[in-house]
Amino acid sequence: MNNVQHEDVLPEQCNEAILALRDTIDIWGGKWKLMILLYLTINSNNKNYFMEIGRGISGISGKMLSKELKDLEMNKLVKRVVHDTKPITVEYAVTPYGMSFIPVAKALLEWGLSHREHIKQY
Amino acid sequence: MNNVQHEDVLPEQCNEAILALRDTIDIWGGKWKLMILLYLTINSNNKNYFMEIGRGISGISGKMLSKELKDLEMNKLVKRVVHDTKPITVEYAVTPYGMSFIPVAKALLEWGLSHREHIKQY
DNA sequence: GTAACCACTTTCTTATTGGTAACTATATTG
DNA sequence: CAATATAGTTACCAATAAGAAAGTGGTTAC
Repeated sequence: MNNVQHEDVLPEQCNEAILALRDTIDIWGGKWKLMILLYLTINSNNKNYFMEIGRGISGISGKMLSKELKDLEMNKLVKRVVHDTKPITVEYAVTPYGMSFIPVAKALLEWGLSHREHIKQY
Repeated sequence: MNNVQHEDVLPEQCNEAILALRDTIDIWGGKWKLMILLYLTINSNNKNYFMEIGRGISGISGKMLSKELKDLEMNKLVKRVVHDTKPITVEYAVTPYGMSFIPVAKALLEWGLSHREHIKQY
């Protein structure tokens, strides 16, 4: 099979669904964005400074943290607040809009947890 | 900042959460798996043959469809049934276990839909 | 004045993903 | 016997994602 001709077999509703799914993937996809949301959410009682987040998320590089935070900020999911301290510190926090994704992230996480249980029993 | 030393700032529960999230991403990540789940779910009244799925999902190549279906089958999320017809046909269907992800996929989809509404109003 | 800390950015390189097109194998149709 | 259909596989290539390392610019501590 080479690239298949698409002849709108599916209802309009389905194309919309596909686009919506892709949007979500575009916004939250990649290796680190969900981890950052998780970290920021769990540590929301503390101030989340750039270096702190980097230390908290095992394996992430400065470049990726910077890039992913910028992407999230662009989509208004995270807000960036610069504090005029001695060496400046920059705080990141999940916006109310970003929080609208938390139940979805939780669902993903919980499916992962139950999957781990599932494969333990073969 | 170069690669940060990780000094378990987060509770054990959080590491588990991160692993679970990563599992889910590993299993359902990539460009096509969620689309395939969606397609198979919506069209579950019909028999889903290989070529049909290819025609139904706009833009997917035979190689990717084959690969993604194989991955999903390996994780017992989709089952593959060969029918001994004139030219053989192969039917794919979401397993009950695969169906356990449908509510999660729906949540992703619905967030995407509401996000489309959200950005329409700036 | 040099070392250290914060918050990045830049450059270079590697790894992963995904796409195109051709090919295999079997079977039917005209 | 050539064309078409099903269900893939294989080889090659381009694009993207991600990692490693070094550098920037400002401030402060010793």
